[in-house]
Amino acid sequence: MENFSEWFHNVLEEAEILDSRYPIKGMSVWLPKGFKLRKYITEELRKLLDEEHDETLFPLLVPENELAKEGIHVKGFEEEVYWVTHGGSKELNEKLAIRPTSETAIYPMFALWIRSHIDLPIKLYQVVNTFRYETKHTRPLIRVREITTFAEAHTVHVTKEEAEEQVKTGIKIYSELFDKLAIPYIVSKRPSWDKFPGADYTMAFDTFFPDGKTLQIGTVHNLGQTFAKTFDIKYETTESTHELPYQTCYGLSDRVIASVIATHGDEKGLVLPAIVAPVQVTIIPIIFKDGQEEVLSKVEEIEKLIKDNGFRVNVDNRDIRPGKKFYEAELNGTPLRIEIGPRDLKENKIVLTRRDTLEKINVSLEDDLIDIINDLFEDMTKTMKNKAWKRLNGNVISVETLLESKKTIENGQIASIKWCGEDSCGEDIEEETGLDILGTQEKTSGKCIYCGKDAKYNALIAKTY
RNA sequence: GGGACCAUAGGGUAGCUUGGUCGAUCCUUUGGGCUUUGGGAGCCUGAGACUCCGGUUCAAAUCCGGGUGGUCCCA
Repeated sequence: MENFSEWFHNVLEEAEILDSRYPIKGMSVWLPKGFKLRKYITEELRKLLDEEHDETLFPLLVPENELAKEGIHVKGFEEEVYWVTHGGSKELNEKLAIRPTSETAIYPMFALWIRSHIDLPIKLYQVVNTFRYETKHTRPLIRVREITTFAEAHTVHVTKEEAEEQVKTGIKIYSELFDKLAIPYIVSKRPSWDKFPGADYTMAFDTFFPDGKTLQIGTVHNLGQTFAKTFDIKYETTESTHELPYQTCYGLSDRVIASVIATHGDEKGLVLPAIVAPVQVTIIPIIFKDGQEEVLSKVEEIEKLIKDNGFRVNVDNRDIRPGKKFYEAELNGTPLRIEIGPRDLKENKIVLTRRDTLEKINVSLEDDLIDIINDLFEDMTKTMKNKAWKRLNGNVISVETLLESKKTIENGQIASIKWCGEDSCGEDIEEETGLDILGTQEKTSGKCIYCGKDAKYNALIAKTY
């Protein structure tokens, strides 16, 4: 895959994930196959969130005065907001913003809902589309003007400690999701100039793309009391005083889907973890004029068996050559392919092919096929995960000098440096290298790579999307 | 934020320099028909394009201006 950009663009189109020819910049159409992939990914996320959050749905439009309330927040988004200014030909009294994110839609309602400490904590989420007028070059799923799959959670707590704890929970939930999807990630604390507008601090997930750039795939923000103050969210304590609660919010987007595609795909097309594959098993009958009844009845029998055990199975009955079906199944990332033909039946077996390694496995008709499929899916996800993590870990390089870090990044890798943690120093580093400090990780000792003062953290520098 | 390049069937392209030969090339795709089917089938017969708006000209896919969309580089 020497040209990732081109590969990504092609695979989205050829595997019918989405059609980016929609006549508005940065907006694409989810095609049936892509929509299913998206659906299964969001279902996995919902399962995780539903354990302690409630799903809700807030309106798309935000009145101008609400959007404008939180100064720092609005400043972070104002150049990217789409506005609704007219109803028909009549100009609206108050402009309506199309949400770029939903804090300003949700928090005025929190102010109404929260009266007492008994109402807390609140933990809810929604999966919606949001709009941002991107002026940079857009890219399907990665930088878009309509984020079609914005899964945002918002929580409110009595104590600062609880909010801190919630940040950890958010990180845990996202880690679990990425583990299921076999996506490797780095969690770091964003530098202060790169945090969510209005947040106290931002924890971020970045993954590593095949072209050597990192992609932010999730963020968890500790909002402190900033928004509570702005939106006048207060609760009554046991002592009948009124206090500001602490808030967090965290979100994922279409970029998670981009990562599943980019992380595992190969020159033949998509490679998908079985858990989210639109079709998990495709059965390809090999039909000749003679003996097709036998083959077709065996195909039907095996299809029923697999289906009854809860797998998404498809029989490719089309009147085209098998070879073409093989290529298509590979392009679509179908985890498991089963070939059934007269030759196999004579030998009392069927042939399985796993998508990740393309290894062919002969399975006797006497064996327990379902057990084998379950084991294979588990092993495939594990194999994909190991491979992806190995690539990420192998590309994080500890460096001692700025020059080395530049070389590392030019080499398509991520540099780990020691950093003092001072804003001015960090911004100088970014200025000088033209690169981004992703964020800081564990505390460290030694000297800052740039200013030479005592280093406080390990920080990561990379070329980012 | 600044700059460069690009736009021809569903996808990929030739033609553009030097306007007329274009009633537009080739591959892929695609409708119908027959023969086929263990890694992208073959034959027959059909279908499908000059990004949009304006300008120059006897004449524009080709030249000029703008819009829209795309790609890339620098900050």
